[in-house]
Amino acid sequence: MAFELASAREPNSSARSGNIVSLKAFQSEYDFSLEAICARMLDRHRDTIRTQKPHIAVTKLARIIQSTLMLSNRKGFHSMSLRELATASGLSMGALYTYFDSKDTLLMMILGEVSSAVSSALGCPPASLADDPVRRLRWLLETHVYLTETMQPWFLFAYMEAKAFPKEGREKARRSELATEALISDALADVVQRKQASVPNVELTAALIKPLLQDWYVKRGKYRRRGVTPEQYVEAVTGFVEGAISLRRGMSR
Amino acid sequence: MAFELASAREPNSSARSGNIVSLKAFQSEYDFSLEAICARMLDRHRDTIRTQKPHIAVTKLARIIQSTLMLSNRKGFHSMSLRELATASGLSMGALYTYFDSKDTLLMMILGEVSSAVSSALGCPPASLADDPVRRLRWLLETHVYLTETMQPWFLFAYMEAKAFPKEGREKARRSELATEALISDALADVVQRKQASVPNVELTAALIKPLLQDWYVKRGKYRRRGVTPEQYVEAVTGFVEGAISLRRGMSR
DNA sequence: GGGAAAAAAACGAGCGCTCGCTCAAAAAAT
DNA sequence: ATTTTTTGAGCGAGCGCTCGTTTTTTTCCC
Repeated sequence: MAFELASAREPNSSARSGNIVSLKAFQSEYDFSLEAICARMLDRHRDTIRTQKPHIAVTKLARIIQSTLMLSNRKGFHSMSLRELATASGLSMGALYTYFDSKDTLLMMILGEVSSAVSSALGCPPASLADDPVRRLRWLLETHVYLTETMQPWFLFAYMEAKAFPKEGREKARRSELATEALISDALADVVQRKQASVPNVELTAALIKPLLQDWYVKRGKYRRRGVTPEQYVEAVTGFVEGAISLRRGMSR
Repeated sequence: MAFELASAREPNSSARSGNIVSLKAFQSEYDFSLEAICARMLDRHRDTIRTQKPHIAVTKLARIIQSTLMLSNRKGFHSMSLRELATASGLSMGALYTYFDSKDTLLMMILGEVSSAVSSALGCPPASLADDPVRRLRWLLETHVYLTETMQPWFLFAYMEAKAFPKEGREKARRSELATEALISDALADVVQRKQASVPNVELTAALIKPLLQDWYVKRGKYRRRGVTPEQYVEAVTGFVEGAISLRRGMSR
């Protein structure tokens, strides 16, 4: 435990150098555990969360969020009643309302953490990959899969409930999605410019890569049932994409 | 008009021969217009639909279904109230209930037409493609895109509301999805067996093709905004897939 | 062809219920 | 003793659904 904490504070620099290679390596770079996210959530919403003691607030928040994600992903956020949520999280109706002031706020709080996680994990690719777009593309695919693996219920929630967001939230989701796609198409454009591969249509190809990344968390159950690990999925997607863009296998590997 | 009907009854045999090439060609093979689907719907539910006159029933059904798909795809089936639906479709609450006996039945009626459409359009690939798996794969991709283009709101509905189905419906959706994937992986396996291309992992590759096909109707708005036509999307997906499975471009084209 | 009788279709207020949400009081922590 | 946290019955609104009634269409006899 102490050791793990130490290694989390002094991370290996694998992500910085652009070689993540495994889910574990990714997870030792970033703390996207339920508790850590809920702690950040508390910071961001000190004004609406009426519970004073941080350690109590974080604990209860974690139970609320976990139950919300479970119930929503099973039958939809709108179909989940707050009475169900109270039962599942072991709190009373009233207690729930010390953590959010409306059901919509709860939804937006979760969305906020998802989009913040995307920014912090994908926002700044390691500088060492600045002039190696092929490896930068791989890094993007890897990091995306490992991030969404770590926060799978969160991403599934954001994906499924996006259309129910109050307008503000829908736009945030759209912007976040376009930003990810832009990272991909930038890398692709760079690959083309350096003549490391040929891509007939950069924009459209980037658009097609997105659903490959999304499928990992949207259909997570299917892949689990078939015994596909995150690492195998990264391998498959990378191979698929690199084949599709006529990149010679082994090039710059 | 008379000419169009005649040509619909005596279709060109493009789909049968495995060359669909365009959305229009597909649509002249199969009638997946709102009215035609609602007519089939009426046949299938004569016992629950209490309206006697077929032409009245079909007209009203079309308005109900169209409004249901519009409202549901905007904010979710569960969030759509029957009062909203009554207003949008121009019927009264009571009139709605002559066409279905519960909100869940309405959902299942729509799902039924979607899964029936999949069977009839993808169920039996043209016999002429039996021993040409590369062209069969292309036919599958094309036909899937053109089918889902023609019935986009239906497919989006089925995709988004799948988890809300009463168990029976959820399994139907799952079976239908797996069947499509099986068609793809059969073609892929055949391609490999005939050594026309190399695919590292047939199952996983087939699984990755599925989200490419789904993206067309799930994110239809994005592609419309960018001016991507169904034909261009077919072209892009075909190229992407054939590149990924190391098929030489131009082979058997 | 026209008008009364019968059949079909549409109507919408109202039912029982559950929803999101509140707040006075109890319980727990300090 | 005082503050913090939790409780859960209760509120009005809105839900899916029903059914007595009205409106529209069809039938049929003269």
